[in-house]
Amino acid sequence: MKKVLVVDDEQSIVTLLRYNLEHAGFEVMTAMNGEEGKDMAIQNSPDIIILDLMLPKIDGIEVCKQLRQQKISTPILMLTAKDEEFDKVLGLELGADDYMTKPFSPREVIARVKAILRRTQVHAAPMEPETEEHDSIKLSKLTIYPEQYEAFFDDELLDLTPKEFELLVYLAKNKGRVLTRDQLLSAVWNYDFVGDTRIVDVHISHLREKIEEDSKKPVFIKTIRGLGYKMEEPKGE
Amino acid sequence: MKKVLVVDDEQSIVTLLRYNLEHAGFEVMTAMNGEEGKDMAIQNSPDIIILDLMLPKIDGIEVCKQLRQQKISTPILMLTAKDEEFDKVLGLELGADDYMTKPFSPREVIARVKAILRRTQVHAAPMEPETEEHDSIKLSKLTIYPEQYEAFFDDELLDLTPKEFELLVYLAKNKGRVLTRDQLLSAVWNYDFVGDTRIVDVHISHLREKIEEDSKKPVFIKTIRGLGYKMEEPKGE
DNA sequence: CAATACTTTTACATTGCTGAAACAAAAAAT
DNA sequence: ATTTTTTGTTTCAGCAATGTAAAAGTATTG
Repeated sequence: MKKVLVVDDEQSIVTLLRYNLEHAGFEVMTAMNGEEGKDMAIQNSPDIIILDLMLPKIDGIEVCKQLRQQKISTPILMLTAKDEEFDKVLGLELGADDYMTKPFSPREVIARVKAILRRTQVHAAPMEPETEEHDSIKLSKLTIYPEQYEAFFDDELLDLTPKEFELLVYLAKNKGRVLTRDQLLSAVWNYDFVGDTRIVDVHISHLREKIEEDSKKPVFIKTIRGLGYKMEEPKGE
Repeated sequence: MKKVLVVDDEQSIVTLLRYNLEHAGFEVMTAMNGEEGKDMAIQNSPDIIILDLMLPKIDGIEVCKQLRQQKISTPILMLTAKDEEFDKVLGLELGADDYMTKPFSPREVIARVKAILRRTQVHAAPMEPETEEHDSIKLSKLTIYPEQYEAFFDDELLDLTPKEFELLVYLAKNKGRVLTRDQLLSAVWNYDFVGDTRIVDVHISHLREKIEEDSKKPVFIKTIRGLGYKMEEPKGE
């Protein structure tokens, strides 16, 4: 199991990332300041580090620099606040492998972490930029290609908005499982979203309009009254 | 798999080159000073060496000289910071196979490395002097010859600027995949570019003007809202 | 060293997505 | 049957993302 070190001073972020990373099958350890983070990076040799730029004691830039000076090449995913003008050159000089601006959605973080691990760890079988793995999710007539941001119904390309697509992918990846509005919100929306959970309903409605033959009698996205929604493989008629 | 040795004292350059070369399917090893570089060149027998001119301990010129003295003919791609330095290289006739001034774009390096390998390695299956491999990329009416810097639409030569062409090639080589503005920037632009990612939009706009029949309804370069752009083979008419 | 071509910035127009609110409909509870 | 709760759906304002023209800044070329 891959080990992830999360270094951030905001408790909420740490909790959020821990929860989501663990669910994605990672082993998670955390540090709340730069010094601690650096030490853990050295001692526990994680497979990847998620590092906030602004940190107490030593900031993210310093941590990154110091690790690289010590020839520790653990991949680093940098977190930066939206307004912190983070230029890429600086990032590259530090040796960070990728960066990401807050606020982000958990799905996004997992995707980046996986991407970084994929490209840094696979020395034995490097891939050409051209040949990406086209993993798809199929549910009877519905086919989703998460990587390409495309979904088809009956071989016809669906015109989905980003949010609809994200929602669909998350539902599909958890097919057969009931997901509450809260779960969907915290997986698909940015973590700083404040608003009614009913927004989920609206997007579900839009999605059904586009993927269900009869949106009055949905076969893909079922409503579980009192709980939330569930994606299902439609049973043969 | 071809082995590339990168010798440069700037961490950012090493990281950048490692990342891009590995993605292009090369095995990469690195050295941060001249002495180390020379030793690795001798011991690990790489297929090609990317060598910075200015280096601590022994500079690139010396490394080059000493290797050639030892009858090591591994092809060398020299990196120079400025044009004045480059004059020195020329004058000295070190036996470097090609040179390149900083800052460069990742695409450019890969292209040079491949070019050098192509013309130095093919002893077993020699190619006729005149016949360069004309690999082309075809997408319905659009045909691109990356090597020749030419692209045709309907057998008509397109008048593209260098940046437009580079962008087109990169998009085409990754057809079907969504590329973010950041990805496009770091692949096509020089690594020291600092500016708005929206510059990509401008060039996309120009490109569409030239390759799309109706630039309001692009069939080649699709916009993936919230993400970036994607090149596609237009579906059957 | 102009002239020209190209790149980047800027500014503004345009599009279309998101989320809030309101109301309708359905299901459950009373 | 009536009320309450939950879900479905529509509408729309605000806003963020994109398209693009034109100006400004660079590089290239004859």
